[in-house]
Amino acid sequence: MSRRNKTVNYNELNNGNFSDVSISDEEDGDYTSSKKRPSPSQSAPERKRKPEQSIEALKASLSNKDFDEDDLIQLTPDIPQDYVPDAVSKTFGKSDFSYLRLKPDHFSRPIWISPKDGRIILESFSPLAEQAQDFLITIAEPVSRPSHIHEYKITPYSLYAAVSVGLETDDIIQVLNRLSKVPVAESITNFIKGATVSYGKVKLVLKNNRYFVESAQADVLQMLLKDPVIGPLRINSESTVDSNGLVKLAAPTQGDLKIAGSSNKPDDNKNKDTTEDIFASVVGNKTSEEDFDDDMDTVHSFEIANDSVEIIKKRCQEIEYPVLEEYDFRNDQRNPDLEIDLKPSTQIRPYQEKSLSKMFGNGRARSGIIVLPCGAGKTLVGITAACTIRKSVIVLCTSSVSVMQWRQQFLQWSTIQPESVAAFTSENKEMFSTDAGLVVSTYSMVANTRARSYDSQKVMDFLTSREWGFIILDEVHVVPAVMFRRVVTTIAAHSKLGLTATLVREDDKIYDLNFLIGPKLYEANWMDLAQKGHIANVQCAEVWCPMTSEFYQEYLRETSRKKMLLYIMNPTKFQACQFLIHYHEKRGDKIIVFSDNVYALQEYALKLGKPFIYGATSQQERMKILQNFQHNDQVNTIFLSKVGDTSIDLPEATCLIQISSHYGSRRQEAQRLGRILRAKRRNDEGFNAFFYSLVSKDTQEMYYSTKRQAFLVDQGYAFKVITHLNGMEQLPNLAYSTARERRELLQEVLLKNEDAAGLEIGDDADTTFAREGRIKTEGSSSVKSAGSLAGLAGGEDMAYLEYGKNKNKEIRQQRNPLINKLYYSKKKS
DNA sequence: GACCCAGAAA
DNA sequence: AATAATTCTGGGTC
Repeated sequence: MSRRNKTVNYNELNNGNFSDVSISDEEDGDYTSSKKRPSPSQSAPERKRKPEQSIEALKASLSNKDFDEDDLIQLTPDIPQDYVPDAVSKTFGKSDFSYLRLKPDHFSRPIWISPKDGRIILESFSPLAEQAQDFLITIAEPVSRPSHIHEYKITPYSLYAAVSVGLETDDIIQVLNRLSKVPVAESITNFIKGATVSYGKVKLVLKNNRYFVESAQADVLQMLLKDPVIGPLRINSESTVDSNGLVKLAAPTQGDLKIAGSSNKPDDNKNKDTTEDIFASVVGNKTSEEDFDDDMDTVHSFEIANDSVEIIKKRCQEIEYPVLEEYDFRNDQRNPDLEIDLKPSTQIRPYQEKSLSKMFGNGRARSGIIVLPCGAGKTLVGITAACTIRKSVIVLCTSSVSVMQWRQQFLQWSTIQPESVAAFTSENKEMFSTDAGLVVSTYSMVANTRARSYDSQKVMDFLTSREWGFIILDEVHVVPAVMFRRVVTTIAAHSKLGLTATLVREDDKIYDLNFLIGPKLYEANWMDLAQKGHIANVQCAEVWCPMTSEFYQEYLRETSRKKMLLYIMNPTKFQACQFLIHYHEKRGDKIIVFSDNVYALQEYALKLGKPFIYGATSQQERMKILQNFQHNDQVNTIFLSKVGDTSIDLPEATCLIQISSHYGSRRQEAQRLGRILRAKRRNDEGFNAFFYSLVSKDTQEMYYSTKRQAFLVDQGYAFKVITHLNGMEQLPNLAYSTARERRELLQEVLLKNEDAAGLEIGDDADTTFAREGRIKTEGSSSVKSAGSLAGLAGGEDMAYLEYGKNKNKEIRQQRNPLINKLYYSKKKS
């Protein structure tokens, strides 16, 4: 596309009449001609804008809350061709779609759609933004949601999710057209049609203890019946059959189903904004059922035998008509009811209710995934769903700690009887004796393929022998797909709910979840929740710590593994950490310091005299430290290794400092931030939680750090860069403030690198000498000999042993790879 | 039966 | 390119 066409828009925009135009339902018929590209004669001379000015102006206008509407309208469509904005990741790239003519009332329509790849840009400052967002989140994947402009992308998965919560192809296209500033391109409508023609059309429903293949469209079922695999599996029921051999029934509605704990009745929408009505029919609000009535009031179905379920599911997947699993739990008489309800005192929040209304939208339980930030009450969503279904339920989580937490939360929020609750872990093999009940277990316990202990086998038989109404899969993003497949196939559950905070992984295995568990039913926007006070406001900052010259010198010459240690142990970073701890302790904050690197964790914590927890810390020790952190005024800072990334629940923490982390893992970053989102004090006036990432300047850390932040930036968090901490140098007892201390630290770090050096043979000693030589030339008076170096290496090990419980294991784990590495690198050179 | 330790999985 | 931590099991000792 040529650049000059842009000016056409520019002119039209300036000449347009912007006053008082409301959204009309005009369809794109009027615009078909506009798909033609404007003739060249309309172009070049008018072009006045300099690209660099546009970029700056655009950026400025994006960061400024008081929009001048005219500016906005001029700027937004006129993104220079070579400009790839950072704020909205890779918006349209170099594609220029300015030939799409704007609708006359475009300014009151909040979205743009790229004809090329289905990307959608939402102006989040539009009055219709909230409704549009509700809709977009249902049909598209959120890509990036900073404050003013949100980006979404339509994908086959997102459309699958959309149809499975009840949207129809035409609804999607129609509403997109209503919201869009430009007519929705044919490529997009075709894409939507293509993707939705088969997805979500077929449902597998358990009703009155019989399985039915169900669809709103009789022709789809006819097609399935002609399939050589599926056709013969139909069984004839005594129900009235129509001329097509199908059973015709009224479509399910939410009807009188009340989601436990919700404040308003299903048919009560009087407190809803009237503007919402515009979209109610497509957003899946509870009021929407009447609107669907025209074509949705009947469904067709045929019955299949219980034992053909697996075959049908597999076959439907193969022919690209994946079945949606719905559980008609209210009409399930075979499985005993579970006596469970939310306690009267338990109230659920609006967004929790919203996510559940997606799940129970038609009075049945849909299987799928709900995405909520950590601390936003995922557990309560799961419990409420269980209280709505009221059948036997099984909860799977990642660690035995969360098993206990889930069990405890169930007892706390619901009326379930303790004797109906069982935990199943390696040290706790319980079964309930009531007709229906709750089992909480871990993935590794259920998915274990290796030999089982006797008790474990007995419980597994118990789990596999009965039918479960509901299975909750906690932290779905952490476990690989193969494990889920195993879980899903071994346990017969009628509906599945996946819960997660971050539906991202650095590998691509996340996509399998869509078909294994179900579509994404709901995803909350972190910023929205923060604004409404459900999770804490967080100030994020990246602190750049310059490397001291000695450390940087070593950094430049070392191999990558040692580089890492050097930039973590950078004295400036340590000082920054010390300063921040001091500063926030004085403010009355409770601080968690994260370090992935165990060595650094210990060094930092010991030097600062703070308690720390890592893998080898015993269970009692952990409890003691966590107790102190929560209740003891004297203990305001703790150091955590990766153990703290998930499932350690510390509502007291208000400040988080990260000194080392795992490469570019966005998930870890988000998870860690999640540790302070549930801060108890979040509702205090003007309360902020703090999240610091300490980064050694000019090292690899900078690169990883940016990658890690991507998820949070996409969620709308702004990272401030701090290059200098005011008053740090004046801090009393500042560590490593003398050159001598820094040299000693460097020495120690280098020593640690080679702490296996004592066992090393031959040429390694040379490098040791060489290093000492360097230190010596800088005038150190306390240089140690090669002999004492080796001795120290041993001594280092001894010191180490005091902290680790499994000393042998630790030494072995540390040494073997290291020795090998050293050995091989020596060989090469 | 209470511990500890090693090994495998992912 | 690949750390650390987790889980479970089974085998050992006292």
